[in-house]
Amino acid sequence: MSKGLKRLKKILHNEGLRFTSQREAVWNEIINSDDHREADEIYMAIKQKGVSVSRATVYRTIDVLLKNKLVRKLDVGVGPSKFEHKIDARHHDHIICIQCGRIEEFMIDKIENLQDKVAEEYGFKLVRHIHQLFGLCENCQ
Amino acid sequence: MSKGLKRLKKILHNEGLRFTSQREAVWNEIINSDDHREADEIYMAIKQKGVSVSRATVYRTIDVLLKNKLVRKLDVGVGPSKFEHKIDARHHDHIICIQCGRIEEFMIDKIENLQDKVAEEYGFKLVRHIHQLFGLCENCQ
DNA sequence: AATTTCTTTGAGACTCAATCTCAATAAGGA
DNA sequence: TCCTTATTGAGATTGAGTCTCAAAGAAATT
Repeated sequence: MSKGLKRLKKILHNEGLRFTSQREAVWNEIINSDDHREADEIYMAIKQKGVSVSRATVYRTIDVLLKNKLVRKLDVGVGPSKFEHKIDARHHDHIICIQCGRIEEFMIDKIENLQDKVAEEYGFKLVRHIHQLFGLCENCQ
Repeated sequence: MSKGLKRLKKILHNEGLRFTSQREAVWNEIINSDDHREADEIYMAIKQKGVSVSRATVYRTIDVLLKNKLVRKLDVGVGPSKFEHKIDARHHDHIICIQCGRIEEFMIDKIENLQDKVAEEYGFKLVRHIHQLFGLCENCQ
C-alpha cells in the first residue's frame, strides 16, 4: 500500500470514518495534481475514471481533508472555490490574474511575521489567513 | 445640498445615470455608517426609514459605488459580503474573529510595499488585494 | 405644463455553488 | 456470513446575488 493511502486510512480511522472507494478516489485526484482545482473538476475526473461518485461525496470528502489540513480551500473571488493539496507543500499565498485565471504562488517570510505581529497587537489568536493579490499577468496586460 | 450628495450626483452624472431617491437612500446608508454592513442590512435600514427600495436596487447601486471606488466589498469567508464606505478612509485590511464576527482594521506599510514587490517579481500589474487574518479575538479565546 | 423618451425600479424568477435528505447500498466487526 | 451502522447519491433545498420585464418616474423637448 502506498504511503499516501496509509495516510488517508489513518485519517479516516482517527475520525471514525470508513474507507471507501469514493474517498480513495477523491484523495487520489487531489494528491496527484499540483493544480488548483474546483470540486466539479475533481468530480468529473473521478467519473471519467469509471468510479461511481456524486458531487455530495466529493464535497464531503474534501471537508474531511480540510479538517485534517491535507487540503487548502482557495476562494478566488469569482466562481467556485479551488482546492490544493498540502502534502510536502510549504505555506504560500497566491497571486491571481483577473483576466485569464492564472494562479502563482508566493511566500514572503517578512509578511508572515508581520501578520503574527498584527494579530498579537490586536489580541487575536491567529487561526488562518487569506492573502491574495489580484492583477493582470504579463500575458494579459 | 451636502457635500456628499453632490459627490453622488457627480458620479451618477459621469456614469450617465439618473439621480433617484433609492440611490440617494443607499448612498446615505453607506456613508453614514463606519460599520461593515451586508446588503440586506442596508436594504432593511432603508425600508425602515420608509423609502421604497428593493434588494435588486441595493445591489445595483452598490455596484455603481464599487466601480467608483467609494465603497469596498469585504468577503468574510462565510455568509454574505460586507460593504464599507471609503470616504476619508485610508487603506486598511481586516482581522476577523471567526467566533463572534468582530472585525478590526489594520494597515502595515511594510506589507503593502512587499506586496508591490511580489507583483513586480511575477510580472503582474496589481489591481487589488485581499488580506484577511482570521482568528479568535481576546473575548473568544 | 404637457408630451415624449428612455432610464430605473421591484416582485419574483432564476442561477450557481454548496449543502441536505433519506432510502438504498456497502463497510467491517462479530 | 450476518448484522449493525456509516456511506452514498439523486435530487431537493438553501442562500447570496443577478436577471427580467412591465410599470413608474426622471429629464429633455415642445
